[in-house]
Amino acid sequence: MNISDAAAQAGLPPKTIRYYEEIGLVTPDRDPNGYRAFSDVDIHNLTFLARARALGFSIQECRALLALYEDKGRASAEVKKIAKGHLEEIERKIADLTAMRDTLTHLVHACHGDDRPDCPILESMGGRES
Amino acid sequence: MNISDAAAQAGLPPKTIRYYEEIGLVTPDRDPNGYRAFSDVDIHNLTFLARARALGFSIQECRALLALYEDKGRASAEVKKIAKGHLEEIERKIADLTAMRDTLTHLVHACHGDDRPDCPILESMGGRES
DNA sequence: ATAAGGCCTCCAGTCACTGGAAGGTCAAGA
DNA sequence: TCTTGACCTTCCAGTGACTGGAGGCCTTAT
Repeated sequence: MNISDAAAQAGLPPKTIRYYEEIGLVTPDRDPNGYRAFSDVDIHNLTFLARARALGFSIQECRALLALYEDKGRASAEVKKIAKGHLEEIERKIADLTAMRDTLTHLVHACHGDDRPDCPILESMGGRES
Repeated sequence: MNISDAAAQAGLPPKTIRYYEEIGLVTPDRDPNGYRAFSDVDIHNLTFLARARALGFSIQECRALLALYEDKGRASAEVKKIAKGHLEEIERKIADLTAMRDTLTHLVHACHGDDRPDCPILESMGGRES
């Protein structure tokens, strides 16, 4: 299977797949003409990667998960540990963003938003204190 | 004021301040010895930038906000528009992360996490369907 | 035979810094 | 006065995870 079909199957851009090969996440064979030839296993792994990335796992985490995925004797505790670590990070990000959102929502409501120059948003960012 | 004092005042690393100068967000004077000399206005602007960045505004947005901040005849509607745009982006990110969190929380709970190899987390990422 | 489209590699750019090397400057202590 | 150490400077390179584009080969259809 050529790269654009593999891309359609896995739901990833061809460029991304080439990049994944470059960093060693997939190792497709090559046809005599130099074209990448993706096997079913390659497609499966690419699909796995697409889903893991969609869940926000980093490339390094994906590398570890993929190795576990291919290791049929793995301990599920390993996987759970990675997932839990990632989950904590996601929750930190949600907390950060939620704090930003609350502050900004407050400021946006406080700003009348007309053609006058006085603006609580700018004041809060430039004022003497936070 | 030298760069490390400016950094302490604004709450930014010196490296970041040099970068901000490089991209034209601040333009401190120079002492005869070549050291950057930060005025009160510079410090004020750096503090403004630190706060805006802490609220997640991009550098481009900060550039616009800073210009409005210095424009005493600005219309607050302009500021509000930028803030609202950013707020929408934050809410999109929160929604994405929340979806990830829900999926992952579910998977983490479903995985027994011992030394056996079967694992719903990997299965969900590698299975035939999502 | 030719034209369109797919494939290849390699290089550069993104965003917002961050680290490090090599070297100039300054203030305090011996 | 000399030295030491902490500053400061510039410049270059790297981060993560791609993405865009140039230049060129290969395949397929007309």
